[in-house]
Amino acid sequence: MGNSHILDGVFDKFVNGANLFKDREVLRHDYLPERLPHREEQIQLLGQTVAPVLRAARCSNIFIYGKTGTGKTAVTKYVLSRLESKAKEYGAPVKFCYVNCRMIGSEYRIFAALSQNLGMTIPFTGLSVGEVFDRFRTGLDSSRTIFIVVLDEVDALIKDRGDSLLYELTRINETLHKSKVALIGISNDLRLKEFLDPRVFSSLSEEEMVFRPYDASELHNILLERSRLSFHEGTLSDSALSICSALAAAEHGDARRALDLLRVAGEVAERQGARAITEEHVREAEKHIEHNRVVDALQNLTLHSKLVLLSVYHLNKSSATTGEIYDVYTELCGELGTGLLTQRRLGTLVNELDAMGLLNAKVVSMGRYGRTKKLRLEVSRTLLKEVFGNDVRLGHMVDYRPKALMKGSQSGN
DNA sequence: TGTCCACTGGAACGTACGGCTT
DNA sequence: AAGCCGTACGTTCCAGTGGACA
Repeated sequence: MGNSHILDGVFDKFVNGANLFKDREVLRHDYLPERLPHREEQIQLLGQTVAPVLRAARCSNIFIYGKTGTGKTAVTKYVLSRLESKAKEYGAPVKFCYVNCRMIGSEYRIFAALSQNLGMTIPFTGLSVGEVFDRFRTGLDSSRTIFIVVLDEVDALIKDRGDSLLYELTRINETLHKSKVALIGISNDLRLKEFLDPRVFSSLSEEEMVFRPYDASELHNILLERSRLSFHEGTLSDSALSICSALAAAEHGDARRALDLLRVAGEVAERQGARAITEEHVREAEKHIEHNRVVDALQNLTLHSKLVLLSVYHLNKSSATTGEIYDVYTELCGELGTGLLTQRRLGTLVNELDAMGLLNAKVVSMGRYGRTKKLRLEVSRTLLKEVFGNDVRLGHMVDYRPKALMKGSQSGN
């Protein structure tokens, strides 16, 4: 209670201070704008491909490629939602369902999501995949619709589950009498073809579309358009806008990144009570985003993944080998009283950490002396110390000196 | 030239869990 | 209640391997 005056300041500043944002929502990546600059071609092409649906004919399956933030999802949603309302106008029985495979994650849940979109209820778990698929099919058939299924980030699905779901879906029309299914697959990975059964691939990509990355000037236009909706007039300097687009263009033309940068820059500026967003705010935003990403990743690791990182931290060499890490890790587990995982398991954890960019792992051969992975921290030692130091379980392990490090610093044994 | 180290990473399998159907 | 089911997380087993050294 007695502290409320501290907060008063914060709140007052927020209410009375510089208010740069008109509408923050516009900068979120799930916001679907009225216009999608530089994607007119793709919109038209997708529209044409999908249009037969309005005359109750099935449209071709479509495969869409492109890196993150190139507008694949936005264009697809944009076209389909318009198609749906057009269909309503004409009384055509068209429905679409958007599924993000990385978020949904498994075949079971994808079929469940599709079914729910048709108004069925499917339990969380308990049924076999086959059962869910059957329910989906019969439910779909009796609904008498043309069902357009959008599978975003299909690569995530295929890489670790195989392509049986896609196979089922591409063949489902053969068993449907009153309904039809059209598929739109969206992938960030251009090499997806290689993972796919050729039969599935050929039927999935009756039409193909490629989304090129935006260049800096295109990003500039996109940001300009969005910033008019999101910020009050005169609060965004031109140089700030340019640097946002330049930074994002350098990173494979990712519009999502550009929008993030702009939003965070706005927040930074607002917090500082600035009256306009400057280049400096954008640079700060960039650091801020990266910092948050890493801290977030570190905090959410499992105990053993954290211990792996901590082992690398303690070894404190330019490059540590798997064996050395395992020794330190074993000791840390002992000290903590935790059961320890096998070296094999540690290997996969290391690979995951590598994929997250927290660790750098490289397989090297040392000839006579075997073959192993060289590991290096990709996180600053201070940051790691800070984050893990606040961890309830790990706090005191940060300063612990493993005995494994005491004996010969050379390879002597 | 072949040997052989210290692992890597695939595959199959085990266990615990929450939750369904019948 | 019994019997399944999918998922997450781990283990066991093992064939495979790049290259320094003899």
